[in-house]
Amino acid sequence: MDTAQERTAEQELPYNVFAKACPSRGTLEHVTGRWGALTLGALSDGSLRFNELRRRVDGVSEKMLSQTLHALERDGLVLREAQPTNPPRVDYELTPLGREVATRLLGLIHFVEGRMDDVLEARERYDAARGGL
Amino acid sequence: MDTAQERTAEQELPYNVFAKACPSRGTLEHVTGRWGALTLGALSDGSLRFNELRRRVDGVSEKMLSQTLHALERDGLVLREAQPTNPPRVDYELTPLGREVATRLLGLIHFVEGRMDDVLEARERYDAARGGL
DNA sequence: CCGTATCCCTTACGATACTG
DNA sequence: CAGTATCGTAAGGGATACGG
Repeated sequence: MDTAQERTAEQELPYNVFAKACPSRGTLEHVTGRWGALTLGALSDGSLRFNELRRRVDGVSEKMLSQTLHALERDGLVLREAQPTNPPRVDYELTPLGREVATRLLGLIHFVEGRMDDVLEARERYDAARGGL
Repeated sequence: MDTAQERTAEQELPYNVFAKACPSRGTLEHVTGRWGALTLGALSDGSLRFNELRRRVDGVSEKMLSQTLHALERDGLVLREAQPTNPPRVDYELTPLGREVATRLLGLIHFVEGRMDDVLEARERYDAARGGL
């Protein structure tokens, strides 16, 4: 048996992202994926329309933004509100669950942004040690 | 000009992941990417050898694990320690910076795992509303 | 304005085989 | 054990055009 002391109060959860077949892995990918993370981050300031969102998430194509929003809506993280006006107006906003995810995500994003100098420095060291060979 | 009131006490950081050309976007992708996130998560318990890591991150191929580790090492998040023994032994562990990233990442991972029931429920509602059309 | 559909290219990825 | 090399497939993703 393994020393229970070592496993730091780990809950026996039904979902484990490290297991290949676990559905949580798919959701994590929606959340942390290239466009998913940025979309959730952008929406954390409040609701946005499709094209507003598209401008905030610099570089995303219509296709990928649409696809990303569908996945996040399906997972219950984003709410889509279409108003039957003309011209049409559609607002996207985070659900309560989505807000919790976005908060954690933004913590990570801001941390990475704040440490980019260290990262860039590490890269130079790595490249210097390897490129010189 | 934009109303300064709207921008909620936002620091003027030199790096902004929402900008297409910012290097922080690349690092975020290494960290949150499919295998990057799981690798960092697996290493947060302590150092692991290549094949131990491979078993923990269920489903990763040798190629992708190797590639992922190189990217994380280059960004200064993972430390590689090779011992010139025979057979060779190589240990991977998180750097202090890597530990901070992994902590935030695990917070997100555990949160998602803990809310998977809500996510799965949301999916059923979504599919029921759409599949029935 | 809000998307979907199509085309097409590039990258990611996995399987396998091989080297130190 | 710890990887690298090569190959083929599958998915990601951008551009454009078009529909509601």
